[in-house]
Amino acid sequence: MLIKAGRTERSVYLLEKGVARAFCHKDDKEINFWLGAESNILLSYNSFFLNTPGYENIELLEDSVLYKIPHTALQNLYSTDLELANWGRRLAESELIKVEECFIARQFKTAKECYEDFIKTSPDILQRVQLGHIASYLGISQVTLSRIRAEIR
Amino acid sequence: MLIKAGRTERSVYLLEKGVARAFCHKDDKEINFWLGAESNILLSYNSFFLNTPGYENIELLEDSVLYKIPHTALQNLYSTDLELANWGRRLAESELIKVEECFIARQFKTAKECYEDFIKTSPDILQRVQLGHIASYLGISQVTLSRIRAEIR
DNA sequence: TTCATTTTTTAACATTTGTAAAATTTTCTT
DNA sequence: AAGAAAATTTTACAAATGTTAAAAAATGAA
Repeated sequence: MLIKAGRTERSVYLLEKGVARAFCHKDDKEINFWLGAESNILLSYNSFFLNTPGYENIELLEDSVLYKIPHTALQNLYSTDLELANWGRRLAESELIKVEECFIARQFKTAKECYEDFIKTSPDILQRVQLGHIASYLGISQVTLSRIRAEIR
Repeated sequence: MLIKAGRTERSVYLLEKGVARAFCHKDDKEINFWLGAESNILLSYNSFFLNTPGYENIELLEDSVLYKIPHTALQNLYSTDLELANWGRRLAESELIKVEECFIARQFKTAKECYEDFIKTSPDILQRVQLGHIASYLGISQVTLSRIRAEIR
């Protein structure tokens, strides 16, 4: 477990090697809302940006290599360096586009289409992560995912 | 229609007065993915940030008052003014948190819970916008929304 | 007010997805 | 290789949501 809900997170991590998931708790269940592998940045948006306790958990699903960037270091750079402030802006903007795309896709597409997209965009993660995690990320039950996989096969 | 899909958008708008929706096309249908009223910023993330044709449409649902900010002006400010670059960064970061929350909520919650949240957070919009638009925004059919409303009443 | 139009709700039925449990397959350990 | 454990798929049934069409209610214009 890299980041735990309820704590104020004081670091960002760059995932050099490994696979990770971000999840929340719903009642007694866990729900994944993000999956990613190498070269992704790991942080609780909510906790890191607002500097308050977050509701997000991030777990590494493989032995991993990470770089850790302290919150204070980054904030200092932002407030003194124009280039870096704009780097941070563009980073947030590009993440924003990605999340919005995910949000829209979920509204648009059937579970089957979402899974087919996932296969195309993240075939490596499909191999490295349990199907239960993928089903949770796609917002469907594992049974439904199995049905889709049987249908496509 | 303020912003149309397929065009590269060269402005951001601040909504001083009015209600707007952002939507995409799915086959022959329209799907809303955003609803907002006064004091919101209107832009196609995709088109404005990447300076490429976007897939998003933004329509004003009432007579409105807007302030228009040209892309070039904002980019110039970002690249010369540290304060503004950080303002832009924080803006993107806070939008990012909001969209992520929406995304997670959709995964977590039943249609009924989503509607109840909507009533709490945006009671004004509920009064000003047709239920068909709200159903589309909530990712459900208008029939389902009617059923939920009947159940709550 | 009255009539026409639009919006919302209801009804009936089909489809999708979820849940729980069993069966099967895969993986891991010894 | 054999057995145990974990992961995945399948089955059967229940619940939720979608679609189409009709009914009711609300809105707007003359």
